Amino acid sequence: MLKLQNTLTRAQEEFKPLEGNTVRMYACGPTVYDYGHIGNFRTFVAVDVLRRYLKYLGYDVLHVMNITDVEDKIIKRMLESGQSLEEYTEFYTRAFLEDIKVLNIEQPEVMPRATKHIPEMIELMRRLAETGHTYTSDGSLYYSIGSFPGYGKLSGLKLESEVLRARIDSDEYEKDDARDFVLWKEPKEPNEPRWESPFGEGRPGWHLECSAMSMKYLGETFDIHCGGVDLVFPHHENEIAQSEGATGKAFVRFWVHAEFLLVEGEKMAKSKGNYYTVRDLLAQGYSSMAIRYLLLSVPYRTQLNFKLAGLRAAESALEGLRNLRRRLSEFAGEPGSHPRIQDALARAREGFEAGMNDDLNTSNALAAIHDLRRDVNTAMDAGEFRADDARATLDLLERLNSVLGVLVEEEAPLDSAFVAEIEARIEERNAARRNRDFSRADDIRKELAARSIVLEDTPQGTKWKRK
RNA sequence: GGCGGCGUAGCCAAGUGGUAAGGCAGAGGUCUGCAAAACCUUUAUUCAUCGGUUCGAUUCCGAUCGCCGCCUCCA
Repeated sequence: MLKLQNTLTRAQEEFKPLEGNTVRMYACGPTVYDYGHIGNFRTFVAVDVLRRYLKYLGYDVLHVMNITDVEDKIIKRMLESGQSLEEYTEFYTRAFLEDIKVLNIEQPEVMPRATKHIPEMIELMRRLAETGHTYTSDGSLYYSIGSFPGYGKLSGLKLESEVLRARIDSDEYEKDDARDFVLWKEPKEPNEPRWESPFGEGRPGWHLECSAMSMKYLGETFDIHCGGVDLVFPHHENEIAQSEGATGKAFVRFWVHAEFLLVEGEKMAKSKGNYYTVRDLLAQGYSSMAIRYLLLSVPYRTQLNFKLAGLRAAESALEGLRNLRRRLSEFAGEPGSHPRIQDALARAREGFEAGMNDDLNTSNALAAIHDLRRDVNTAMDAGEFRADDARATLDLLERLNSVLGVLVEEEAPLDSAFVAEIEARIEERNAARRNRDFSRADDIRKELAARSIVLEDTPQGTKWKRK
């Protein structure tokens, strides 16, 4: 039974979908003004692990992730670039899709763009206006927080605090209350993007789009809403105010928030020089799967200390898992199985599921897999391992990896002439070894190593792989 | 100032009121012509510090120190 920590109730609760077998979930997606950084992807990987585990448990998943393609930062940069809004955002949307692909993040079923859902947003504003939650000021439409009694229930912020009170007086905006937020913004510059609406020409506020698009695709009440912790206030608080204000129904059952990532113990910031995009790391030679492994190796509710040394450690840990899989797939032995392996497989599956069920404790899930790795390697070394064991282990590994997604074939297929050449060199080396000409054999091994070919002499002959 | 989280071996970290998972790195060993891979052994009498509760605390409570986050755009 999967338990998730619910930000709304501040408790771990058993998860079951509201209706039938389908989990309807929404995750706040990227604002496409630049390349995403690893902090963004920590959250997206966490959400991906959640959706994959829900599928592992047998649920169908309807997962919506928005693309914010109109917003202040985008507009500023778009105007600087001289491109149209669409050209500008299309570029970074594509970059985002490429990044999630290399990180083996599954594409959500629906990825709606804000600019394609203006009518839905207008409709939501209309409902809010009808129910007395809005007012117009200085050409823009605002949401009146005072009209929604539940405001603050997600973040637990005390809105009467001195600080917020003090700010009201000095506020430059024409708002009734400094805590109110904008639903529809009047254009300030002549070439800002704008749409017609009953509230005048303008563009949507950021909070509005998520309420409008999530309810369009998932209904007025749905199962899970995910995002980074920094979105709890004000973004998600405002979504609740908008959606529940308009519908009078509970908006979301489970609020799931991923913690921040630190880099070398500090907040990631461009000014600190510790700011990494996925592309930066790939360019430095780190593998995308090591990035994914590191991002999910710590439970999503815990701050993760991202270090380059950690990336190298992740690379080594993954290598061990890949070696195991390779060894299993090459295993040729008698049919049959050993009880010892059956036990190890059962333990691994139970350990993995116990970890995942505990609010997606990926650290413990991973520990179960590494225990399995050791148990199976030990049994194979001891010769207490048979063909059915290999198949069963491979099956389990594949099943667990359907959740973690860290074992993928990254290599492009090798050119057959290249393969033939490598194999010829290996045969030369083996001839030298048979003649006990070890210095020649070692020279060949070194030469191949220089070409990133690693050799392994085993009782079944010499094996090789690309490093 | 308000609210919340964290501080566990060289590094990343899990965890529980009853005596410290897992990964990486290091050391020694088995195997190997040597390697590689794999395996074995080893690395925290101790879980920031100081008190308290308890038969017993890393785990509960309080204080102190340090770090991080939200309260403003932000994953």
